Amino acid sequence: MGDCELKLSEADVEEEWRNAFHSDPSGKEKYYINVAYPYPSGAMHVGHGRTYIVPDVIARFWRMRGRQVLYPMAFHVTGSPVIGISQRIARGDAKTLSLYRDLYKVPQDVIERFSDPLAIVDHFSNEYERVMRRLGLSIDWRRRFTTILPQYSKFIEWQYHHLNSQGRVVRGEHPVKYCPQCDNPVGDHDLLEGDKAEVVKFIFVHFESDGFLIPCATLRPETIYGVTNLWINPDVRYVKADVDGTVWLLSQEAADKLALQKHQVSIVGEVDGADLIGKAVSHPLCGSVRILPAGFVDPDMGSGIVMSVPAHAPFDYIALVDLQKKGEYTDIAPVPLIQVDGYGEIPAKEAVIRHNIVDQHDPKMDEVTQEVYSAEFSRGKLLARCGDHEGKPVRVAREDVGAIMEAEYGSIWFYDFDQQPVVCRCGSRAFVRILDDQWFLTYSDPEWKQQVHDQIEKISLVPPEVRAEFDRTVDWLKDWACTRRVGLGTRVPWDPKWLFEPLSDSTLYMAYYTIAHRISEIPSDALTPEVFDYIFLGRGEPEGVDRAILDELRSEFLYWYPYNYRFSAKDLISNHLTFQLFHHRAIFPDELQPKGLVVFGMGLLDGAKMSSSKGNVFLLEDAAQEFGADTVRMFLVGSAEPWQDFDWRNELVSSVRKQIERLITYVQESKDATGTYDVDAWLSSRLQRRIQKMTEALELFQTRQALQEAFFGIESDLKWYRRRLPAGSSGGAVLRDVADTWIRLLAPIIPFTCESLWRENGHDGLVSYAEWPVPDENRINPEIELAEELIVRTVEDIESIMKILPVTAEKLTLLITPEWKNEIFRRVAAAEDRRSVTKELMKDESMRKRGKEAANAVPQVIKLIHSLPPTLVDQISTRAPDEHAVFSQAASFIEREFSVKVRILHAESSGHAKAGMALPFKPAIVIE
RNA sequence: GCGUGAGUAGCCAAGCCAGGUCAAAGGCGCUGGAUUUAGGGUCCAGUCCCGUAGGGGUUCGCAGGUUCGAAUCCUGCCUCACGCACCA
Repeated sequence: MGDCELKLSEADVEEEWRNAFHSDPSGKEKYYINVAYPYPSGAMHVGHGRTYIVPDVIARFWRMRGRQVLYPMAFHVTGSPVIGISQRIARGDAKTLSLYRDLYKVPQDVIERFSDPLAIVDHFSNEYERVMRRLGLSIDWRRRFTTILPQYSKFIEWQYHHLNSQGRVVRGEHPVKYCPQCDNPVGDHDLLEGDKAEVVKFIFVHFESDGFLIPCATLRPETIYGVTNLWINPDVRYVKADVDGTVWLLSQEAADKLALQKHQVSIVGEVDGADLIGKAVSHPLCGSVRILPAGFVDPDMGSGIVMSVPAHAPFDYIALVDLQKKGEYTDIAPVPLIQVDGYGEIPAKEAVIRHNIVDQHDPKMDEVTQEVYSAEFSRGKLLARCGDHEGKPVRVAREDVGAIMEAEYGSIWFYDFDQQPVVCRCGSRAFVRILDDQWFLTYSDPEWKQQVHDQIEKISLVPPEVRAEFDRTVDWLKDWACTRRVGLGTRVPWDPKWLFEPLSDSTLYMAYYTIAHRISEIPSDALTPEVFDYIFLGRGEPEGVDRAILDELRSEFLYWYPYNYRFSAKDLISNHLTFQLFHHRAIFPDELQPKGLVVFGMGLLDGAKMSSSKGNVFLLEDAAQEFGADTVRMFLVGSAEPWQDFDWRNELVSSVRKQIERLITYVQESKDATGTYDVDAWLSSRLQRRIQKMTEALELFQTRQALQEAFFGIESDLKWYRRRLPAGSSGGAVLRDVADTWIRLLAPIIPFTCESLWRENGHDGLVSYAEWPVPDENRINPEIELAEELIVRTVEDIESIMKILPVTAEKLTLLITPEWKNEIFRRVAAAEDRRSVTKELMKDESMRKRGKEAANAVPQVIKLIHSLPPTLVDQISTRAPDEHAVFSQAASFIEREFSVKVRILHAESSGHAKAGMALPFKPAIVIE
C-alpha cells in the first residue's frame, strides 16, 4: 500500500542514530547489558540477528524509562578457525571459496586478501557493525574492540596474573589431536578426514608371557573376570618393544602411538602373529589363558591384541564359535561375569542367536555389539566370580577395576580415536598426542565450585528453569585446558609458547567494555598489571599512566559494574556462561558479581537447523533488504519468547510487515481526529492497562508477550472502539493520544518506523529518548470497562443465536435480570462451599418467598460463575452495573449491528417465556 | 548412555509451578461476507464434531492413577531440542 509512506526512510533514521547511543556515566541510574560477542568469520544470519536484537529491545526500553543504558559490542577473534579458513582459501579450496563468494557475497578482490586470517576478521567485523547498524542496534560503538588488540591482551595478562597467583592455573597433561608431519596439534577444522573423531581413553590390561608383557586395550576393564583367551591376528607381524624399561609385545602401530603418549619406546624385535598362536599368557585377575587366532583383529586398533570375553562380547563369542566349528579349542567355554535383565546367562550368545548372525563377518555385528554393550552398561550388575565387585553396577565396577589395575597391576591409559582415519590437511595421518606442559584452569576445585554455586543462587536467571542446568554444569566441570599452541590470541605471559584459548580469554571482557574506549588511547606498554589493579580493584600506586586518567577509568568501571544482564544462547551454559561466573568470582569482590543472565533458544530456518556450512541460512542483511529492518526485528522478538526456539519462515515474516503498515496507516489517519464520544473513556482506560501489561512484560524480557499487548492488544481495542462509534464517525481526539502512546510503546521493537512517526506527529527529539508511557490511574475506569464487557458478551450471544436462527430477525428484546438474582450471584460468589449455597439462601425470608423460582436460579448462577473469569465475578458482585442503563445507552449500537429494533425490558415486567433465563451479566435475549 | 528442558487444535504459541476461569488467549494460514474492493489492502464472521435460541459431545504426546472435578498434580512409556569439554 503506497499511502503509508514514512517521512524518514530507515537509512535516514540510521543516520540520525549514528552517534546517538554513546553512553557515559551520568546522574541517572545505569542499566548495563551485554551479549556474547561474535566470532567474525562469516556473515550474520537471522539467527544471529535475534541474539543482538532482543538485547537491543531491552536496551531501548530501559533507555526510555530514563536509565543510563550501556549496550556495547566487540569481536572475538581469538582461536584458530580463521587460520584454517585462510589456508583453505589460499589453497583454492572450492567449497570454502564458494561459501565466501556465493553465500556471504564477499567481493573477489576482498576474498583475495583472505589468505591473511586477519583480513577475514577485519572484513567481517566491519560487516557486523554495518549490518548491526542497519538493524538499528543501539550500541555504543566507541567501545568496540577485538580480542587481539594489544591493550586487551594486557588485560588478559592481568587477569591470568591473578588467577595464576591464586593457584588456579596449573600445569598438567592433556591428549590432543596431533599431526607428526606438521609437528603441531590440529583442530577439527584442520582435518581433511575424521573431524568428528573423538579421543577415547582406553586402559591397557597387561597379560604376561615368557617375561614380556602383552597389553590389551579395552574400555571394559571389569570384563577381565570373564577373559577366556586372547585374540591375535596370525597375518600381522608384531613387534617386541622396550616401553619405559619393560619389554612389550604389540603391533607396530600401537608402539608408534605409545611413543606419542609420553612413553619411551624402542623396538627390540619382531614376531609373526602366527607364531604366537596357542601360547599361554596370564593375568592375576583371570589366570592363565591361551592366545587364539582371529582375522578381525586390527593392528591399528588398540595394541593389536585383544582380550576375549565371549560371554559378553558378541565378536569374541562368534569368533570362538567359528573356531570350535572347525573342531578347535572346544574346551573353552564363555565365562559370564555380568547379570543383566532381559538376557540369560550369556548375553553375547543370545544376541548373536537372536540376530541370526552366521559368522564374524556379518555386517550386523557392530549393531549387536552396541546392543549388548548398552544393556550391560545401563542395567548390568557384576556376578559373584568378580570377588569384591559382586553386585556393583557395571558403570561403577568399570571405574573401580580400572583404578585397581592402574594401581596394582601396572596398567596404563592409552588414547586413540573412536573412528579412523583421521587425516591432517597436509595429508598425513593424525594421532593422539599427550602434551604434558598444558595449562589448566582448576574448575574442579571444590571450593571455587561452591563459591560459584552460591553466586548462582543470587543471580537473576531468565528463564528461571536454567538454574538447574547451571548448577549441574558447575558440578560436572573438570579442569579446563586453557591454552593452545596455535591460533590468534594472547600469549601466556610466563610461558609464551602457549596462547590462551578462546573460551578462556573471554570471561571478563564485560568489565573491559566499561573502559574500552578510553584505554585504547593508552599505549599498551604502559598497561601493567598494577594499572589494571588500580582500575578494577582500586588498589596500588601504579606508575606510567596519568593518575587522573586512571581515576576516571576507575570511576567509569564502578559506575557500570556489575553488569545487569548478559545475554547468550543456551548452548553456552555448559561452558562460557558458567566460566565467566568462575572468573568473576575469582577476580572481583562480592558487589561486582554478575546480576543476571538471559539465555536464548536456538534458531531454525523453515523448520531446519540453521547452519552456514550446510548453506541453510538466511543472511540478516538480505532479510533487512527484503522486508525492512523493523519487520525483521518485530518478527524475531515477537514470534517466540527469547528463550524459546524460533523458526524463520518468509511467509510469516511478510504478514508482520502488513501489521506494521496497519500501524502506520492508523497513526497517520488519527492525526486529524477531533471531538469526543462516549466510548473514549473506555478506550483510554484500556490503553492504561495495555501500557501496564507491556511494561511488566518487558521488565521480564517477555518480548513476545509485550508485543501481544502493545500491538495486537491495542489494535483489537481500537477495532472495538471504532465499531462502537456512531455511524459516520472515525473517532475522537483520544485517538491522537493513543497514537502518541502507541508509537512510544512500540519504539523499542520497531524503532525506525516509530522514529519517523514520532517526528511526523510533531515531536522534536528522538523517540529513542522519549519518555516511556506511564499508566494514568485516573483514566482507569473499571465501571466503564465492566459495562463494555457486558455489551461485548451480550453481542457475542446475540451473534451466536442469530447464526443458528433460520429466519431473519426483526425485533430484539433484552430482558434484564431482576435484582434478587444479583443478590444470589453475590451470595454464591462469596460462598465457601457452593454446594450448600442453596440451603443457606433458602433460610432467607425474601428468597423463600420466591420458592421454586429462586431455588432454580441458584444452579444457573453457579454455572454462570464457573464460566466467568474470577476477576469479573468479583467486579460483578461488588459493583454490578446498572444493566438497564448500559443497554439503553448501547441500544442504537446494537440496532445498527444487527439491523433490528431493540427493546430493553426488566425481565420481571415482561412476562415473556424466556424472562426466567435472565441472569446477572447475561440478559435473556428474545429475537423475533 | 548421562544431564537439562519440551511435547497443546492446519501451523506458531499462551495456559500449566499456585487443579474448576479451558473447547482452551493471541498471531499466522484457510473459508465466507462487506467494502466506489486492482483477486496482495481494510473490516466483519467462521475455522474439532453435532445443534432451527446463547447449547451439547469428544480433545491438550501415549497409558494408567489421585480428585466431586485435570491441559494443569503423581507414575510409567514414547518423541524432540540443547549440552556432554578444550571448540566458536
